[in-house]
Amino acid sequence: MRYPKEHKDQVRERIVEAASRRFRRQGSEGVAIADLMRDLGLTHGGFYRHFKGKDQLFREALAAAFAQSRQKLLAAAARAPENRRLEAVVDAYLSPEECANPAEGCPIAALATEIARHPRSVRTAFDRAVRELAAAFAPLVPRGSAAERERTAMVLISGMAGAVNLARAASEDSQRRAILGRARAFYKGALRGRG
Amino acid sequence: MRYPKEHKDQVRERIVEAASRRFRRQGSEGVAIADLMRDLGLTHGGFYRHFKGKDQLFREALAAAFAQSRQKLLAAAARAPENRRLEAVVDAYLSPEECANPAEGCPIAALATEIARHPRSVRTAFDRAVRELAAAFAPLVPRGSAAERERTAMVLISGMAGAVNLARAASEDSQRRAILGRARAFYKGALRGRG
DNA sequence: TGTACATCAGTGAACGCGCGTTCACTGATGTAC
DNA sequence: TGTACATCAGTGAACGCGCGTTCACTGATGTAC
Repeated sequence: MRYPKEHKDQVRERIVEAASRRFRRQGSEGVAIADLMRDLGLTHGGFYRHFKGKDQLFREALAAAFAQSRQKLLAAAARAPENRRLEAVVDAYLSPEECANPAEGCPIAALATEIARHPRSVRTAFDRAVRELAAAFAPLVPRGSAAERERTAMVLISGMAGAVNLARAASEDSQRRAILGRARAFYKGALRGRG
Repeated sequence: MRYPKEHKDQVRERIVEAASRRFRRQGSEGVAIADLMRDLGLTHGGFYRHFKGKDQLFREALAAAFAQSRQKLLAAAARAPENRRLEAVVDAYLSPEECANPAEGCPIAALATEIARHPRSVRTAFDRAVRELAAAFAPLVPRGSAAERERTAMVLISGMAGAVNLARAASEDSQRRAILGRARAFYKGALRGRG
């Protein structure tokens, strides 16, 4: 073979990683394969040596985005004292940095509304990833049965994703901050007060 | 003129109305002008007698969607006893019917994530409409200053929009119902407990 | 060891399709005279 | 009242562009003998 042993795997990983960022920033229809490949110093034809098509790339990029996001949020939780871990997740999710960087943020906030218009294969993958994320946060929820905690975690995640979206849509930075701050207070208060 | 006096206004209104539904169901990139016009018994060429282009239609359709959604939610509030109006809004927004019918539902839930990728003219219009919606619900929020109530209303709206999106993405109906039910309980409890 | 061949990641032209937009044209009705 | 002309919503062919995907080809390296 022309390229070293590990070459293909590395290129493939770079494509998924770059796509994961671009999809979150621009949506799946806003990303062109040729642009993506050009940024990696490649041409579009070679793409199909790695993936069946754009759908497959989207699915893998989505999984990578969920993994990255989960890892980041759980790391924030791990840095907090035991009884403040869910609050740490809320603070991290609703931070101005998260809001300003959709490319590295939660894929739910970035892509939720368009997932419903993707083929079933994408929707079930998304669905599963959301539940995995909720399952990871469920132990941090203060009250309720295991199933209730997981659903509360889902409500929390979806609510924070919605808040980030509105903040991103805001035209003034002061308003953006106000929405994020109010959402942080709201969710932390709600979790403290009730399950 | 070939057509009766009011004809043009009526056609224009029908286009905006149909577009408002289609955009919410399929996203702005998923709607083709030719398809839209064909469903109204017209051809695509005539579209440009009414609108400068797709962007202008999108802006007007968005405004129509906000107006329709606000009206529907305020009507639900008006049917409830005075101290239960915001809860009625929560129940209406997070109902299975709302979830099942994006075409007639809240444009925030349907379009939030893609608004950020539209031209500024669209973003400011969206921003303004969101604030108008929040201002309409602010008086129903139990606690806080006027500014705080409005921001709480925005957090509530954004949170409910996120919950509806996750419910729509769910692959099983039982899960959809569970998310909606949990979200209703969460937000009603949070509003009762704290501002 | 040297030679012929196979492999396969990557290239870039080409294809097909969808779609937004333009434009010359139509034809029914209003208006000027 | 009748006739010629203007108006303009709507038509449908055509254009241009972006983009996903295909495909014949390249060329460096591994492998068989």
